[in-house]
Amino acid sequence: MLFIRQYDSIAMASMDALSESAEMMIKNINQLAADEKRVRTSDLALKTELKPATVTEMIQRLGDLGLVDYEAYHGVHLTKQGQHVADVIEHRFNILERFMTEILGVDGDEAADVACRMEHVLTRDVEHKLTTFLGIDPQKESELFCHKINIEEDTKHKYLPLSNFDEGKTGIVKLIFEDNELSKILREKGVQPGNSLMLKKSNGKIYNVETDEGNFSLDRETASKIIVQN
Amino acid sequence: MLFIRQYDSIAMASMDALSESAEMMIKNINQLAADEKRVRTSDLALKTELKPATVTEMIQRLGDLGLVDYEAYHGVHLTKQGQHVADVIEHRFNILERFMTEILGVDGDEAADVACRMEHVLTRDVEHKLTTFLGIDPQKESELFCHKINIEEDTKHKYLPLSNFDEGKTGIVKLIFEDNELSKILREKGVQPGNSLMLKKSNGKIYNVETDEGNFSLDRETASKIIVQN
DNA sequence: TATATAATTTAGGCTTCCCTAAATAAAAAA
DNA sequence: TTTTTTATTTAGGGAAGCCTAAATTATATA
Repeated sequence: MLFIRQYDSIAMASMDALSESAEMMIKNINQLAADEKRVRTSDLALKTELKPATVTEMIQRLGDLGLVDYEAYHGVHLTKQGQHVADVIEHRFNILERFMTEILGVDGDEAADVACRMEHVLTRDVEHKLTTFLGIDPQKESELFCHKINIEEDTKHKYLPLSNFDEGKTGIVKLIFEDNELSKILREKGVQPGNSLMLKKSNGKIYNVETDEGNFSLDRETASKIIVQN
Repeated sequence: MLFIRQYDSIAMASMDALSESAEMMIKNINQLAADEKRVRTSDLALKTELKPATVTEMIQRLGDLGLVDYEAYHGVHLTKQGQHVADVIEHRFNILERFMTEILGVDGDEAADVACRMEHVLTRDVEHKLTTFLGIDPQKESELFCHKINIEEDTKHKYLPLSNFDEGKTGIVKLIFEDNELSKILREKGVQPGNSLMLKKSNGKIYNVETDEGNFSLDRETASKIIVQN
């Protein structure tokens, strides 16, 4: 069975699925294309760990397919179609890597390695469903990166009840154990999951907090019900 | 980076990773080997949709590698090593297929197709973690089949991250990812595998949850790490 | 500018995995 | 048992991806 429209774009509707090698080359061209500059054969050879002659051969093939603009002795850059392939592959990589590290708890290096092989095999539908599974709206790809960065720092972060938080620190509210009326008031004051908060001062009994909505103070019991990620 | 001991067996410690084609051939030999009988070239050709000459070439190579016992004009059967490869591949296929259909809700045909490509790329660790994720003890492979049958009778989308859950629905917590401080706190408050939970309200950012221990709210990121069975 | 050096490409070779066509062995039928 | 049919293998060819060595082009240096 063939799942057509591998790359989900009008221009690519008739495009055959590319080989893993071809997709890897496109991905690497994209990653080396800092500015508008053309990417050189030698840089690609270094990055892909292939010999320059092999790179030349590959980019010539990609040129024939209209995925890169290749000019002998003057490097390549991705065409619109090539860019689209690169974006798809990169997105698939990110989703797979995140799934493996965040959800499965696979070690970073191994997750990257496996994702790098799997990215060429994912279909659009599986990709979308994985994306949704990760709690991301598949439409908004832009979220991806910032989200990723947050997560990467995640491991160093600690989750603490606000009652154990350090003075002067800013954190993000992750969870609130509700106490009927009180949580409604907290919410109005900007203390809700996902929001930022700073513990200005505390003496162990009174917790002086600043949010986007202003300043206020809490007692210890209430503070202990607000879990903050620092 | 190389993840050695791809096939997790003493006898295969020094075995290079096989190509996708080679692994597919072994898998197909295994599936056609009903009894003790040798598998014929023509049957393999039919099943793999390759020409007989191609099959001969491949099984000769596998013979050289000691994975099949090949006798010209008299078919093949798997050696112990070959059988082991077949088992590993088949297990990986099952796990991947189940994950995609049961957890992601991917259509059966497409799931099988993608699993059939991915099975060659999975590492032992990812395989084990996925297995655990599905609620199976990786040690006891025998469970696999009966478990599979039970599941097939159930509706799709059985397992969801809380972030994708429906408002007002009650479900059972199956898994919580990331064993950090937060999940410890969640566990103490009644959010632990096996327990019941109700998603009272959510706006896509804040998730309002009720458990036996009380009410609380979570941010989206945290909710996406709690897998609930509805 | 001329020349040396570095980058790139071409040429040719190897392996894998696929093919077709021809040769050969096994099995079935007469 | 001999012949016919079927199955299998061998021979040879092609594309993709990899390589090394040699030729070529671009760039840096004198």
